[in-house]
Amino acid sequence: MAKQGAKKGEERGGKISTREQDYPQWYQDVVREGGLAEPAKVVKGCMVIRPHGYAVWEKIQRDLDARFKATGHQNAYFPLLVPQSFITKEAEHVEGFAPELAVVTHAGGAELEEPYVIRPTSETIIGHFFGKWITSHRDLPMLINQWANVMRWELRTRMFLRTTEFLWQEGHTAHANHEESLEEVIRMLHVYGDFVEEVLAMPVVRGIKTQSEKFAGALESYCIEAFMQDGKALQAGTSHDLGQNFGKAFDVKFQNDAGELEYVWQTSWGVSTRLIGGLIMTHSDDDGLVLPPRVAPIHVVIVPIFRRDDEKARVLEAATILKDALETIDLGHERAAYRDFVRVEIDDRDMRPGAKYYEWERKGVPMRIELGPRDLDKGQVCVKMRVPTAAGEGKEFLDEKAFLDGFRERLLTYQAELLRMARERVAAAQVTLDSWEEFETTFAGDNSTFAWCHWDGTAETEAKIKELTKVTIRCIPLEGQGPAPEPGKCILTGNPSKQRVLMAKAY
RNA sequence: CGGGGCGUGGCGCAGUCUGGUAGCGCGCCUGCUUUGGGAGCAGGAAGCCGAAGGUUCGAAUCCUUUCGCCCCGACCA
Repeated sequence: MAKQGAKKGEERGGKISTREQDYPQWYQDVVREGGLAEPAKVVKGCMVIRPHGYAVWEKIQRDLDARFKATGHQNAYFPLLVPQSFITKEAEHVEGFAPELAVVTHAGGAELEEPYVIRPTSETIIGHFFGKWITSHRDLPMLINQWANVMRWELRTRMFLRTTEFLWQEGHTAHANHEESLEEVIRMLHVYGDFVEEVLAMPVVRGIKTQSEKFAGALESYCIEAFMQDGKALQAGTSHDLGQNFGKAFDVKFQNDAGELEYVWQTSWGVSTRLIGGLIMTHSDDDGLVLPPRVAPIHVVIVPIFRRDDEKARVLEAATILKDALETIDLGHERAAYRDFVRVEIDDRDMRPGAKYYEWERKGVPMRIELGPRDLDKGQVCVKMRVPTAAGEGKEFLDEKAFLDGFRERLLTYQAELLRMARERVAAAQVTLDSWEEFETTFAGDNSTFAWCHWDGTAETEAKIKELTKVTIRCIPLEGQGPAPEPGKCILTGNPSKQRVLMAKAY
């Protein structure tokens, strides 16, 4: 099919499909046009995270890292390569990860005596070192976090949501008893839930995975599940109660205060660059990326407007003064462990202003300021927010002083509005279902939404539902995270159920 | 692993059926004019057509082999 290219009057620049037309294509387009990432192509299933995308990850890291430190964790780093034999020590763990391992068999020009696997996660190697480090109850709790890359040879990949290699953090902790380790599991689940809602403005449901959906090797997996605009669910973070499984597999024992040897109780928890995928599918629209201010690498872009060189000099000078004023503003929380200064970009490239507007909109920058001679004469600024909200819509012409005074409030309102609107989307879309007919209609074809349904608690029923409809049980909600528990009948079998669970198709 | 698609200037593609000087759009470079919602004109640079064999006077095009990537399923943060 011959392509005419952009005709006069047609859209220029990268094309973004609408969500209506082709949702997966829209997602890919937003990632590309937002300058976040591109498929590596030369390396199967991997992506290149471009500077704008990596800057978002850095903001995620900065905030999470502060939260981990505030809850007593320390960062450490363990090897990328794990002896193959380690993986096989925990029975369920092997079974879960064996199919997706990349294995290093040769190095230094010779075949290795024992192959190494490239870590798909680090429970095993960290378990090994915990075994060396922990001997007494005085060594506990051991609270470690690692920022790292991991590799899982997935058969089907999508940028950010599932790539062969991805970046994440993995927390690994060891405790003297189950009560304490479970407390840690729940604590970190809430650290994730709070972070995702406060910083990414992404509403989530906190819950427990079913036995068939839990982490390979865990007793229980807790999770946060996010609602994507196509109705699918995204597991945005997990916190695992590992019990003594890895303690036993790696012989991590300590002497308790009665002098007896016991195995430690461990936890692990992680979030990954997948969060960026969730961020995109929570807020972005047909014009491209939308970033909440707390994760936006650039908060404000100033587009100078001028005709002649003398105007240009005058406008750029004023833009620089405005930028300096804005960049003294700290968006951070009162008690935050870091300062979150406003970042402003002056776009003085030799392009038409209109072209710049579209470009920065595709990149999700929360606020644009147009600054021209007319504004300088009147002492005003022209402001436009990326998404119309209670924080402003359309072009607003504001007195510069008033604008500066209200700036911080405006961005924080915008942040809050993005969360509110995302919550409204979930509230409007979610359904409570009581009959299998309704269920089949709701999930017909590619359709999905958050459905609260009764389930008889058996793995057989869960598997049957998945087989029939591709719908999975996303989680059993924690208290207050779903409808109040009340007895009912299983959506499929009609057998007794204690409470409704969250069902949806998932990424 | 099953099904589908695609490898041709930086990007997106046409050309392949029917072999004959490698093309188009965008982007890029230079200049002038422009600049409050995707600029216009003029000039210019840039490609051993994924790789290897073969057929032919002649191959992007035909034949064989091969490599890679993407999309759709099964597996999964």
